[in-house]
Amino acid sequence: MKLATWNINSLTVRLPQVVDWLNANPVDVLALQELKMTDDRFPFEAFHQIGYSAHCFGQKTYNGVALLSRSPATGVIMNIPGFADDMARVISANVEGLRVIGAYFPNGQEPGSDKFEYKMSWLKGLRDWVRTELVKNPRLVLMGDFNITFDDADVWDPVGLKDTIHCTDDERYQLRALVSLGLHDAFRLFAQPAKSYSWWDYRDFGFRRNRGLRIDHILVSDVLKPLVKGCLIDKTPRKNERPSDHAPVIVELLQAEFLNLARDGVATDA
DNA sequence: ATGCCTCAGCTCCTGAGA
Repeated sequence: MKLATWNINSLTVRLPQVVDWLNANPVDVLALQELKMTDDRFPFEAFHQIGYSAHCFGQKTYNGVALLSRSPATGVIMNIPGFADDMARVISANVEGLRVIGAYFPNGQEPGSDKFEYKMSWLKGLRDWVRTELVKNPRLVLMGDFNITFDDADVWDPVGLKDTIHCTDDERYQLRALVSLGLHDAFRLFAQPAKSYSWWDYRDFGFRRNRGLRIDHILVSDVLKPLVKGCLIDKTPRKNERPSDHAPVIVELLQAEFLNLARDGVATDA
């Protein structure tokens, strides 16, 4: 089975591209970020027509996340339980025996700013919640726009961008702490092309020059790690007319072995 | 050069993104 995440920077603008992409890449689950629309405008019908059911958690102007899936999703939860937040950033659900969390992490704007402090507290809130989720649901996938690079390999200009937003020690510490709960960066489980990024600035021909950052991630839990067959960034839609500034990331899990694992009770429901 | 794109909206500029 395949799961993917994509920050589409306005679903109003990008709906045709998302539909086209799903037709070409019929993944089982797609997490979307930055819908920038309220729930009453969410295009359920357009997704239903191509075989997807959807749950959305929208918001006016900014943020907004959704989970699309070929099979029905249950146990849908919005945002981080236990962390009060005005912004629509997280949606999670049970799909195909997995607990799937789609998240739009705060940008943080600039180290030292109020938004950076919010990002830090949000990351702590997420980590506290994911810790308990992993106990209840060992088969867990956390994916989305993390707005954090793991290390210099994720940065087109590590020297020039040192200590700037997405690249600070504080953010990377939080990301490592999250991973330390028992998660794995699916992308780095495999050899990857050098200078692989998931976001490129709209300005200064960022994509054409491959001046980007890898800030969109798919984390899989310990139990799922042996089942990860591949992970890639699909740059194709970044070449569209009026593209999102982010590219989708796709992970493939070995489903047959997954089913055996579940049947043998190695990974059981809490 | 506190800009360069792009998007939403209290829309012909501003705030925010990353």
